[in-house]
Amino acid sequence: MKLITRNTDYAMRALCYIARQRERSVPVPEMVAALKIPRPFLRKIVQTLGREGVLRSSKGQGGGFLLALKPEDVRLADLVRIFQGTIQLNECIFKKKICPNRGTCALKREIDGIERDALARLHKVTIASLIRNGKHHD
Amino acid sequence: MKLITRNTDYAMRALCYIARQRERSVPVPEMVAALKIPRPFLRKIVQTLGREGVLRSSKGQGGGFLLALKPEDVRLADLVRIFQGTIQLNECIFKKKICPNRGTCALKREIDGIERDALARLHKVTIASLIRNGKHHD
DNA sequence: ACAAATGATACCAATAAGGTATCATTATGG
DNA sequence: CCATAATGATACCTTATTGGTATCATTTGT
Ligand code: FES
Ligand code: FES
Repeated sequence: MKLITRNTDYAMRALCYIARQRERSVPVPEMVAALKIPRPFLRKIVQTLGREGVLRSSKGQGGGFLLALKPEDVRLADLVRIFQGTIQLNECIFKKKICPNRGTCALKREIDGIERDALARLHKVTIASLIRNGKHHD
Repeated sequence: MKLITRNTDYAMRALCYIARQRERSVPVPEMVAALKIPRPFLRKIVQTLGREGVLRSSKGQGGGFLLALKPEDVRLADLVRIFQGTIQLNECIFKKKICPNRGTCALKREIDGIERDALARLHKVTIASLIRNGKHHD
């Protein structure tokens, strides 16, 4: 199983790169060259980040992307939510009906606890902490 | 994202059911009726558990499955490994070559830590703990 | 006007998840 | 010793998710 997908990973790389450029507006072609991510795929990713309010974009010559938030406010947990949806148990459906045992289910309780912990830790990882604690991806 | 898949969930249900039957050999049709899991799918799952040494099987009339281990030694972490493979980061491949930055990658360090924690918790959840701590699935 | 950028969106391919089906083998009871 | 009830092995199918591409429209600086 995979805890984070490629979307999320690439987004993290791109955001780290953008953060290191300070207030410069960074165009996609530059990121493609620096990060070796396929251009159309990276474009889709940063567009999504724009819609989600993580990046601000400007069009036209000299345009590009820059952080909409402070690096310490961009959290891995948010990226996971954006690209992978909220973490959830198998959600225990039986023929489209929601499970009637949710209240007493011991397994659900355990899994929920593990998920909460994981999310809390993902929440602590920020762009700022990554670019501080050694290099990420070149 | 999903932390455990349906395979794993169903396996857990079946194992809990079998554990509650003590030393009785439990045939698949009985589990199908009790757990409402599609027969061929459940069959595949318990066969896998047999190969993996979690269940012992006997053929012929009166045959079926029973636990090969003590309920407190059947761990959710093992089922996750069996049905979902080992947990891993995006594993950072670039054109089939293993990533050269693994040593210094801050993101990898963080994710690895989160995975280790999650695995440790999955390791603590056993069939015994589930059937003790309230009902799971009917 | 033109070039360089993003916005929106539709599409496609590969992989994984979820599920079915079939035939062979083994054991038990009558 | 045969019918029956079970598992073993394995191949197959369907759907969802992931990963990735392509196209056209719009905006903006020179
Ligand atoms: S593991 Fe390859 S750059 Fe992080
Ligand atoms: S949540 Fe439905 S039985 Fe566990």
